[in-house]
Amino acid sequence: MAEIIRGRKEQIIDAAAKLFKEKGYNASSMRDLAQTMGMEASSLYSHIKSKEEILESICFGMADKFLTAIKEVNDIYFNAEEKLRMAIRNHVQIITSHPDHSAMFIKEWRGLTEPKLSKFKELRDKYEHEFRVILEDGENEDVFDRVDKKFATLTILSAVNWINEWYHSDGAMTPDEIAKKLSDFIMGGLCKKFVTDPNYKP
Amino acid sequence: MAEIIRGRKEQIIDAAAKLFKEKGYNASSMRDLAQTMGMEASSLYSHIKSKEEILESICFGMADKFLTAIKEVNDIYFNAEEKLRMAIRNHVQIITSHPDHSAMFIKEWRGLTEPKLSKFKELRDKYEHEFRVILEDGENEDVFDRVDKKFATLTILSAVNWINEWYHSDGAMTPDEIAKKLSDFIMGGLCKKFVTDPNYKP
DNA sequence: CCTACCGATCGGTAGG
DNA sequence: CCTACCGATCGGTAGG
Repeated sequence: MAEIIRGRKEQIIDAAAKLFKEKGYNASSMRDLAQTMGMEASSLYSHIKSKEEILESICFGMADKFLTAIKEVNDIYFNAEEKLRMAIRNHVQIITSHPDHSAMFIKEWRGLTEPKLSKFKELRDKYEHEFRVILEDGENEDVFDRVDKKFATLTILSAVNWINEWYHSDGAMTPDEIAKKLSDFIMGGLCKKFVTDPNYKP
Repeated sequence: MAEIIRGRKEQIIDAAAKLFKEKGYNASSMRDLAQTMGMEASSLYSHIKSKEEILESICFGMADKFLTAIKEVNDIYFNAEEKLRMAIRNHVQIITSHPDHSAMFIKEWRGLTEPKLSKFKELRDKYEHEFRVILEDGENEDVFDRVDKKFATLTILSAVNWINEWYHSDGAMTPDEIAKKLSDFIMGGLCKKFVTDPNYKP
C-alpha cells in the first residue's frame, strides 16, 4: 500500500519534471499535469501536498546528487586535471541520465519561494565552490593557467549546464563522448598549440 | 503628442524588461508591472496592446541588435581569430549595456506563442549560424583546431550568455575586460601551453 | 480517484 | 489615466 502510493507519487513527480522542463514551472498548471497523468487535478493532491512541494523535492534531490558526485571527486587525490575531467564527466552523466530533473536544478528553481529558495541557493553555491577548489588546486600544481577562478568556474559551469538544452538521448554522442569533448575544450581552448605540460601525451 | 506617448511606451517596456528578468515573464503580472510604474493595470493598455506585445518587441528588437552586430563582423575581412574576438566583444557589449532586454533574448523568449515563437527561433538560429561560420573560417585558415563546430558554437554561446546572470554594472570588470578574458579562455583553454601559431605574439 | 466547488488572481475591456 | 468590471483560469479543499 505504502509502496503503491510512493510509486504513484514518483510517477507524478517525473511527469511534472518533464512538463516543467518543456513549458516552464510557472507556465505549467496542475490541470496540465493532471492531464498528462490521465486524472483530475484535484486527485493529484492525494499524492502531493502542493505544486511547490514537487519543485522542491526535485531541486533538493538533484542538489544532493550533484553535491555527492563532486565531493567524491574532491576526496580522492587525483591531480587537478583528472579531478576536473571527473567532475565534468559526473556532471554530464547526471544531466544526461536525468535531463528533466536536471532542468529544475539548473533553471526552474527560480519558482521556489522563501525560505526554500535561500536554502537551495546555498546548495548551488556549495556546488560552485567545489568546482572552484579544483581550479585552485590546478593552479597550485602549476597545471592550469593563473586565471580568475570565479570567472573560470562560472564559464565552465555555463558550458556544462547548456548541455541540458540540446541533449537528446537519441543524439550522435554518448554522455562520455560529450564529457570528453567538453573537457578537452575547457583544457585546451580553440587554438592550435603544443602542450608542454609534463603530463601531456600526444 | 506622439512623442510623449512613444516615450511613455518605452518607459513601460523598460520597466517590463526589468521586472521580467527578475521574476520571469510568466510569474510577472500586469498588476506588478503597473505598480512599478505607479499606475493602474488597466492604464497600461493605453500604451501597449497586450502583455505579449511587450515581450515580442523586446525579443525581436534585441535579435536585430545581435544580428546586425555579428553581420558587420563577418562582412569585414579580419582573420577568424579577430572575427571571433570581435563577435564576443560585441555580444558582451550588447549584454552589458542592455542587461534586462538581453535577458528576454536569452531566456524569456520561451513565453512567446506561435507564430511569433517560430519566427524568433529562426532569428536565434541565424545568429548561431553566423558564429559557426567564424569557426569554420578559422579551421580553413588553420588557426583553430578541427573541432565539432556545432558543439563549439553552443559551448561558446553558453559562456557568453551566462554573463547576463552575474554581470552588474558596479562590478570590478569593464565589459571590454570581460570580453578579453572570455576570448582568451575560449582561444586558449585552461592548461599551460606554448602557442606555435604564426600569428601568436607573447 | 471523482464531483463540486472556493477565493484569488489573471489578462484585458468599456466608458469616461 | 481612472473606476468598475468581465470571463477564464489558477492552486487547492471538502466530502465521498
